[in-house]
Amino acid sequence: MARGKIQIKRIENTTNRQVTYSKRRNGLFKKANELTVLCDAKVSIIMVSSTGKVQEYVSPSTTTKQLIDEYQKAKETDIWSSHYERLQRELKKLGEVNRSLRTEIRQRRGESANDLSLEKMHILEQDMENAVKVIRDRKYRVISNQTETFKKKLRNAKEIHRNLLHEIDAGNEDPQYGLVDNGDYGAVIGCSNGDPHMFALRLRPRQPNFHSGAGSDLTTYTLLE
Amino acid sequence: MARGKIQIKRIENTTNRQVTYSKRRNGLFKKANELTVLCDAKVSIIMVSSTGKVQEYVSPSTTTKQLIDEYQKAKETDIWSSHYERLQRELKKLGEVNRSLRTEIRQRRGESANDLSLEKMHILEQDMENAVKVIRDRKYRVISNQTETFKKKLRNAKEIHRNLLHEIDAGNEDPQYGLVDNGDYGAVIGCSNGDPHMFALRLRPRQPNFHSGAGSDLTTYTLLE
DNA sequence: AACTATTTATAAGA
DNA sequence: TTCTTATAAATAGTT
Repeated sequence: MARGKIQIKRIENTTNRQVTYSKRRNGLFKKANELTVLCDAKVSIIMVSSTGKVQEYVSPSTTTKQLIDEYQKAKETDIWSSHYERLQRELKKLGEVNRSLRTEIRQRRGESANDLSLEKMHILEQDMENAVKVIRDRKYRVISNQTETFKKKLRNAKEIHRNLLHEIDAGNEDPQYGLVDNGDYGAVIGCSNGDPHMFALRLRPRQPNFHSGAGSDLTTYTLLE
Repeated sequence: MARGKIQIKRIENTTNRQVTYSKRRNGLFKKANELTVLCDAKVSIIMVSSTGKVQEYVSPSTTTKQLIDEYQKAKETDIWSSHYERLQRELKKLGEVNRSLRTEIRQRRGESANDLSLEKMHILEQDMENAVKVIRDRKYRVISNQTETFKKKLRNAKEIHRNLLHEIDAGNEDPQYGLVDNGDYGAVIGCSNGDPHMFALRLRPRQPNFHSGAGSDLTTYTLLE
C-alpha cells in the first residue's frame, strides 16, 4: 500500500512474506482492538502462519474459549461433538439400557401400566413366582442354618458352664482366683455379633487342667462360631 | 481516519456505532483475507457485536474448527477438557445407576448370590408376592374383559346370522343377489385382528330394509369391536 | 449505500 | 526486527 501497489497473491519471496505477515498481523490485531473499543464488540482472531506458528488476539473483555462457545451456540453446530462422539454414543447407549432396566423393574414391581401383552404377563408372573420361591427357599435355608448354629452354640455354652461349675467346685478354697470373665451366657447365646467369643479362666498353677494337656495355667474355651 | 481523527473509545451514538462496526468489520475481514493470500496463512475471526450478533471469517483453505484445534494444541490448554469432564462424570453416574438397577433385577430374579440380609430377603419376598398378585389380578382382568368382548361379538354375530337367514328367506326368488361376504363367523368370532368387521348385503331395490330406514339398497351390519 | 477529505496502514528500502 | 517514508487503502462524516 505504499511505495507501489501490490497484487493480492502469495508473496513468493520467503523473507518478504514473513515480514509482510508480521506487519499485517500487527495491523489486523490493532484494527481488531480498535473495533473492540469503538463498537463495544468482542473479537477473537486465531492465526497460523505458513511456518505453523499460532498466534491469537482476543478482546480484553473476554476469552477465546468464551467466544468459541458463543460461536458454536450461534451456529447450533456442536464443534465438540467430533471429539466426543464416542463418549456421546456410550452415554446414549447407557441411557437406553438404563431406561429398559427401569421398565423391567417397574414391570416386576407391578407398577407398569397395562403395557404388557397377556402372554408376557403370564411369563412374567411365572418367572416371578419361581423367583419368589428361590428367595423363600434361600431365606429358610439361612434361618435353619442360623438355628443350627445357635443350637451348637447353646450346647457349647452349656458344656463350658458345666466345666466352670466343676472347676469352681474343685478350687473354691482360694476365692482370689476366680472367673476372669463371668459373662452373661444368655446374651452370648442370643446374639452372634461376629466377635470370637472367648472365655478365659485363670486357674491356680497346680490345678489339674483337663482341656489343655500341660504347661499353661491359662485354660481357654472357644465358643463355636 | 478521514474527515477528522477520532478517539479510540466507545462510540456513544448507537447508529453511528453500528455503522462503524459494519464498516470496520468488513475492513477487518478484507485484511484477514489479504493476509491469508499474501502470506499463505490461516486466519479465523469470531466477532460478537454489542447487540450479540455472531459473525465469523475463516480462511478459505481451512475451517474454524481446524484452527481452534491448532490453537489449543499450540496452547497446550485443553479447551474441551471441561466438556469432556462433564461427559465423563455423567457417564460414570449412569454406569453406577445401571449397576444398581442390574443388581435389583438380579435380586428380583432370585439370581443374586447370598448378598442379602435375612431382613432384606424378607422384605423383597413380600414385595414380590404383592407384585405377583397385582400382575395376576391384571392378567385375570384382561382375560375376563376379553371373554366379555368375545361373548358380545358372538351375540352380535348370531344376531347378524339370524337377520341374514331372514332376508335370504324373503328374497330367495332371485339368487343372483346373495351375500357379498359370506364370511366364516367362527373365525371372526375367534380372532379380533383389529379390522372393523363389516357384512355387506346387496338386496333387491324394493326389498323392505329393517335396519336403515330408507333410500339405500345396501344394508350394512357392523360387528361390535 | 455512495462520496471524499483525511487518516491510517504498509511496501520497499535502510 | 525496527525505522522511514512515499503511497495505497481505509474510513468518518456527510449526502
